[in-house]
Amino acid sequence: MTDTRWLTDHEQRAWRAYLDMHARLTVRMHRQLQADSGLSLSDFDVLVQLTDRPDGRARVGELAETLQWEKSRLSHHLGRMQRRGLVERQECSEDARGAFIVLTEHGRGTIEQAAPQHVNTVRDLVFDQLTPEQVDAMLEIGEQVLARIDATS
Amino acid sequence: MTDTRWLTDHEQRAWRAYLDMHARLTVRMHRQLQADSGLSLSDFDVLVQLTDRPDGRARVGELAETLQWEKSRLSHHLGRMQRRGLVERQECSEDARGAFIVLTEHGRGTIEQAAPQHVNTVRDLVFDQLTPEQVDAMLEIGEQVLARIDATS
DNA sequence: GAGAAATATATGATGTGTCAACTAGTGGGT
DNA sequence: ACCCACTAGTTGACACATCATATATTTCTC
Repeated sequence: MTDTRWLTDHEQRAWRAYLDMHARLTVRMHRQLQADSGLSLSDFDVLVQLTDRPDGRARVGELAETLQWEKSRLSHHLGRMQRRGLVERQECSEDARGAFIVLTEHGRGTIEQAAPQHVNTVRDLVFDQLTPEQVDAMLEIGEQVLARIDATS
Repeated sequence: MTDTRWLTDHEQRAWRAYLDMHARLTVRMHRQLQADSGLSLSDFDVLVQLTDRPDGRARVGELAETLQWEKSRLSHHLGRMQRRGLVERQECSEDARGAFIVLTEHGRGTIEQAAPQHVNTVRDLVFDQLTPEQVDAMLEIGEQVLARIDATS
């Protein structure tokens, strides 16, 4: 408290560039996705997890785990996605408390159509702008910061 | 559309690390700020802009510009901050449509107390984990991606 | 096998962000 | 002086996130 080490000028610039980049990047990706397929980034993430499963379905808890979402957030979100016909709920015979979330035909069609355009946007805005060394740096920075977050949780 | 260049494995890992880092980082920063001072990250950003002004006040439009926020977002947010006594609205004599947003005493006190702890968190989780080269990389990546976003807006 | 503790998930209240529509005031051209 | 296009900012409806709490079911533990 008494001895705060403030950020250097250079650190501040890096920090602002990063925050700015993220903010504008997500706005762009969100708008593109929304315009092309009516999905939000969150919808997209959920649907990706479901398509990764061979049977196109998963327990709510599993989804929360792999997405690293709070359970209540996921529950609310699945409700909205269900209303829009992207997923369905199935009762779970092994554990009557739980439920399976299943990809509908409409959900599968939507994400299959959305994915290529989304990847193109990410490639255009991010990876086509970076050297291989910068991609390496991105991975390392991410992993190091994540390690610290994990270590202090 | 017909020829999507998917991400390589390495790019995917970098992308996931980045997204993951950002998500968990903001959760942590938000919780810390909230617990220590009752502010949200957004509150913090607004207050920083106001303390940067010598007279502690700014036009709504100026704030929207420097924060890069949508006007309606800012308007809603200022309403909430006003209810909590962090800022006040002053009529603008030069332009009767507009308004000044002024930092209250309470607002100034709150951010002055909050800032050091927030910086400590950022330093601990991010900059203390990175080499100077990685900080450089962070700045460059941010600037390059931002340049592309600007170029395609 | 009857509670008690733990687990899976849902719900309600509240704060926040986005979009589209709105109000009120400004300022230029005629 | 008057009209009209523009600008500053707000509002309302809705999607979304978080927190605390509730509900139903399973699983210990005795």
